[in-house]
This record gives sequence, structure tokens and C-alpha cells, in this order.
Amino acid sequence: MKKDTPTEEKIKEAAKTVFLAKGFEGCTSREIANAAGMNVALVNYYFRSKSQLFKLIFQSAVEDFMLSMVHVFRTEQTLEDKMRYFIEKEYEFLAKHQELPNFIINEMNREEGCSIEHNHLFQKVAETGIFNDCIKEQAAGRMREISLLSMILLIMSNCHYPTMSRNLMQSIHQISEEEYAAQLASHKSHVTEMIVAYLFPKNSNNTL
Amino acid sequence: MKKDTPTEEKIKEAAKTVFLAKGFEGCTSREIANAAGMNVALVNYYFRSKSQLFKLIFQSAVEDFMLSMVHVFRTEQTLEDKMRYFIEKEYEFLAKHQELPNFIINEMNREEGCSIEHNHLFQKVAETGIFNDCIKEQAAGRMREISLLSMILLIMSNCHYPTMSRNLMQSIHQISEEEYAAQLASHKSHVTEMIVAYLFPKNSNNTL
DNA sequence: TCTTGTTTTAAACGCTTGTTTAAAAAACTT
DNA sequence: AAGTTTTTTAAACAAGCGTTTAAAACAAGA
Repeated sequence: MKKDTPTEEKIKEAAKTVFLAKGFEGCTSREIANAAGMNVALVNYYFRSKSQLFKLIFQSAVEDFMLSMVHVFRTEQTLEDKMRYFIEKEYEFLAKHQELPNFIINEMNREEGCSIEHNHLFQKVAETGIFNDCIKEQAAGRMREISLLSMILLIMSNCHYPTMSRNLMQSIHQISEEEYAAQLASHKSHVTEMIVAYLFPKNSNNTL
Repeated sequence: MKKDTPTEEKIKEAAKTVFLAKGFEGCTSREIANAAGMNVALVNYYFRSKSQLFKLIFQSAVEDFMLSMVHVFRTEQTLEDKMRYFIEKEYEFLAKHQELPNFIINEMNREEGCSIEHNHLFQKVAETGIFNDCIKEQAAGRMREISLLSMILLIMSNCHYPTMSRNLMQSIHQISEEEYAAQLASHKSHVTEMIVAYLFPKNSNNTL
């Protein structure tokens, strides 16, 4: 890995902050340059164009996102414990990177966003063997029959949406940032118990 | 309700389409005018400014959203059946208005978005008595103890996120629009059963 | 038919956008 | 120290932005 010049690094940092907060169309090149304490021309000197810089930031954002998953799935635990641990870590990660889910989903909805390649990253998640584990557990009757997509959706919905809808929820319920953070903490346990109970039904009178 | 002129109506329709697809910052006044087959100046003649027009569209979008809830909650059913019916209707509604959740959440995250008033709409949902019903059922021990915010989050997460992340999911799983729609249908039943099972535990060995 | 008021248009306004240029400043090399 | 390359700057570019203007087209009533 080639080390970036201090200037290059500063611009990247500023770009990440600004892009995450406002999206590609919601900010200007000059805004990024100012945030980095630099000239506008410098941004293009190092990164050629606004979209070029954006692609860089976007890809590293998706990477951060995926790698936080990979880390959890590499641990040695039962599948159920992995799920619990994953939700725990996901809430922890999202507390630090609040804008990330919205950012990724938004930019995937732009025309240009769809063209970017992510399969190699999803590949890395698959390499942890998590999906094979699920299929094995399902075959053994210890896990509910459910498509992988549905399983992923269940988990991501309940982890990401509460963060993404923060402003909406605060506005609707008229509560402060701190109150919402507290609510999120208790919501996390509901989510964990609900999902685990659904995916791994213990009482055998439940239909799998 | 004063009836709009045909021109005014056409511009509003075009604005709704364009704003929903691209967001406030993602489109231009001229784009809206063209979509309506009109001149740019006409947009401002009827709506004064781009932001004025946007506010109108945004508010009616939030209203659509809320009223689709109100309609369900007004029906006469047990709370559990209302929940099932609500999820059903929500998936149905979202299939027709795919961009809506993303649109609302996004624009709530803009500085100007937070300032808009929605409480009267949430008020309308509250007036259906749905929240009182929940509190009653919880007091009677027929429903799990859970904050209203958490309950709302559970339901909305599992209804909205699958729609919002459509492009992301299609890209990750490499599936077509149609395949995803089919997946959504089966996901809906998982979501319904999971949430109902969690909110209304039937086996009394579960802890409430 | 002329007048009055409304609706629509083409053109322009000043400003900001992303990007480029060409010169200045700084850092290296020999 | 002189020459060469890299980094930084201020200024400019054309294009596009939201908005305004002033005149044209239209409608309706007298």
C-alpha cells in the first residue's frame, strides 16, 4: 500500500466527511476543498474530478461496511451466537458511522451508482462460510427454512433502518438525540431476541 | 378544496415524479418544467420557487404515507389482525410507491427538511386509537412489553428497508427486478410471522 | 371591437458549478 | 547554487443553475 501525501490524505478525509453528510449532489468541490483547508484546484490535481474522488470514497465506505461483517463471521461460535454478536457489533458500528447506510443506499439509487462493482466484497463475506453454515443448520432442522436473501434482509432491516430513520423518528416522537440513542439500545435487544427466536425456534411445536 | 388549473396540476405531477426519483438536489427546475411539457418560468409563475414547490410535494408525500396507515388502523379487528393487515397493506402500498420511504428519509436528513412540521399527521395516526389499544393489550398481558417507538421501528424497519435497499440487494445478489419482487412477497410472510410471534407470544412459557 | 386581466413565452439576469490554465512557490537533484 | 520537477495558487473558463423580466398570446366582458 503506497502511502498518500499529507495533502492527498487531508482531502480524502474531508471528502469522506462531506460526501457522507450531504451525498454527491448535495455538496460542491469547493466545499470539500475548504473543509480540507485547500484550494479547489488541488482536489482535481490529486483526484482528477469530483466523481473520481467520490467513487474512491464510496468504494471505501462499502468496504468498511462489508469488512465489519467479515470480522464477526470469522469468529468461532455457534451460528446463533454469531447472529447475536453480529447484531451487537452492527449497532456498535452504526453508532459510530450513522450516515453510512443512508449514504450507500442513496448512491446505489443514482444512475452512476449502480454501475460500481461490489461483488468481490460480497464474495469476502461468503468466504467466511456463514452462508454454508446457515444451509447446514437448515438441513439439520436447527434453523428455519428461509432464503439467504430473506435472512440478510431481516438482519439488515432491523439494524440499519433504526439508524437511517433517526431524524424522522426524532421528529415524529419529539425526542432528543440522546433519548433516541437510549431507545436504540433497548431496541437492539428486542431485535436480537425477535430474530434469534424466529430463525432458531426452540419449542418444537413451532413449524419449521 | 380549490381545483387547480390543468397547467398547475401537470407541473405538480411532473414535480412529484422527478423529485421522488432524484430528490431535491438531484434535479433542476428545467427538468421538472420539461417533464411537464412547460416553460421554466411557468413553474415559478405558479409556485414561486423550486423549494416552495418541493415543500408542497414533500408534504403531500408524507401525507399519503401517513394516511395509508390511518386507513388500516381504522378497521375493526383484533390488534394482532390489524398488525397482519397493516404489514400486508404496507407492502402493497410500497410496491406502488417504491421511492417514497427513501425520499422521505433523505429529505428529513437535509437541513431544511427537519424544519417541516408533521406532528398533525402523526396526530391523525394516534387518533385511530392504535396506540391506546397497544397499551391496553400490554396491560392485559396479551402483548409484549415494548415501547411504542420500538414497536413502530420493528414494523417500519421490516416493511420499508426491503424496498429502500432494492438496488443494493439486486446488485449484491445479482438478481432481476422481477426476482426481487418475488423474493419480497415471500419475505413479507416471514416478517409478518416474526413480528406477530414476537409481539403476541402465544406459548405462556415465554417471558413477557 | 376594444379593453382588461390572465397565462405563456423567450430571453436575460447574476451566481455557482466543475474543471482548466498558467504562473508562483516549494522541494529535490546534481 | 542552478536547474528540474513537484506542489500550490489565483484566476479564468464555459455551462448550468434558480429566478426575473418584459413582451406576446390568450381569454372574457363591455
